[in-house]
Amino acid sequence: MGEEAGSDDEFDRLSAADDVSSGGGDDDDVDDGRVLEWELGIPSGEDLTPLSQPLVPPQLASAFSVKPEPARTALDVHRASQTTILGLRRGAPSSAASAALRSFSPFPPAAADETVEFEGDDPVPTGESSGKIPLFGPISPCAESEEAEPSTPQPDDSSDDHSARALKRPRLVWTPQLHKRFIDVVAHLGIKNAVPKTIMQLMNVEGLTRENVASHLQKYRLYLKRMQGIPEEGPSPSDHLFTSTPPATQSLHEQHVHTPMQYAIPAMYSMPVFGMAPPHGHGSPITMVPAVHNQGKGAHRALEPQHPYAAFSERRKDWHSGNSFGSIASYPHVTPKNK
DNA sequence: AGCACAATAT
DNA sequence: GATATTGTGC
Repeated sequence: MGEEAGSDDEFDRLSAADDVSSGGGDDDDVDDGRVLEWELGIPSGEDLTPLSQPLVPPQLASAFSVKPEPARTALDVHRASQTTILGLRRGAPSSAASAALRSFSPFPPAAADETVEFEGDDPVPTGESSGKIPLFGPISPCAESEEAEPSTPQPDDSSDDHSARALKRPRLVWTPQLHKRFIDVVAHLGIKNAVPKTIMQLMNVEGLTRENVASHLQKYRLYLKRMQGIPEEGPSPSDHLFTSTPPATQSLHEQHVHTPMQYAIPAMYSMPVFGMAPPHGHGSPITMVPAVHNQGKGAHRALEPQHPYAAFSERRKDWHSGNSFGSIASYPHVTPKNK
C-alpha cells in the first residue's frame, strides 16, 4: 500500500551533505557522542520539521482531542540522544531503542481488529524492594515521542536507570477482541489442550502472560459451568464479555490440535521484524500502545495493541456497546514486559 | 513445572 | 466488578 519512494537523488544529496557535522571524525568512530556512520543518509537538520513546529497540525489534533505535546528544545533532544547513545554503548539494548523497534512490527491490516488494553497504573511502584530490579534502565526519553509524562519535566535521571516501572506490567483488560481471540484459541484447542500456557502461546499476544490467561480461563470456565448448569437462564448480565462471544465449541476436533489457525501460522505474514521478535517468532504479535481509557474515577492510561497504522484506521466500529472509549491516536510506544 | 481451583487482594 | 495474586493440592 503506502509505498513512499523517496528519490535516490535525495538520498545522495543528503548523505553527501551530512558530513558537515562535527569536523573531521574518523569514520567509524564515535565523536562527541555521535556515531557518524549512523548519520549517513538521514536528513539534515534543515530537512526536518523544526522543533517549534508540532508534528500534528493543531487542527487535526483538536479533531482527535489530542493535546499537543509540549515544545521540545534542542537541549531536550540533545539530552535524549545522549541518553540513547550511552545506553547503546553500554551494551544495554536501551529499552527505548528496542522498544521502539519492537513496537514497530506491522500487524496485517486484515487482522487488525485485535485489541488489547492495559489499564495504566502508577508507574511509580513505591520502591519495590527485593530482587527484581532490572539490570538496566528501561525508558530512555528519546526516540519515542514520550507523551508518557510530559507534565513532569523531571531531571530525568532519577529515574531511568533502575526504575522498576518498566517491569510492573499494567493490568490487562480483556476487550471483546482479545476475548474473541481467546475463545477462538480455546475452541480450536479443545478442552483437553486448552491450558493456560498453550492458549497463551497460540493467542500470540505480545505481553500477555500465562497468568493473564490462567485467570481469564478460570473465569471463563466458571461461566461455562454456570451456562451448562442452567442453559435456560439468560446469562448473567455480568457476563457481557462472554455472552458476546459464543462459548467455545470444544468438541470440534478434540484430537488434532494442530490446526492452529491463522494466528499461529507464522509464515503466513512475512513481516519485517527488527532484531528481536517474540520468542519463537510467531506470526502476528499484537503490540501495545498507550491509549486513554476512561473508567470510573479517572482517565487511566491504557496500552492497547495495534499496528502502527492504527491511528489512521477507524476506531473500532464493531465495538460492543457500553464502552466509552476515548482513545487517542498514538504513536508506537513501549511494549510492556519481556517474557 | 504446570495446572485447577478457591480465596483474597488491588 | 474485573483482574491479579497467592496458596493448596494434584
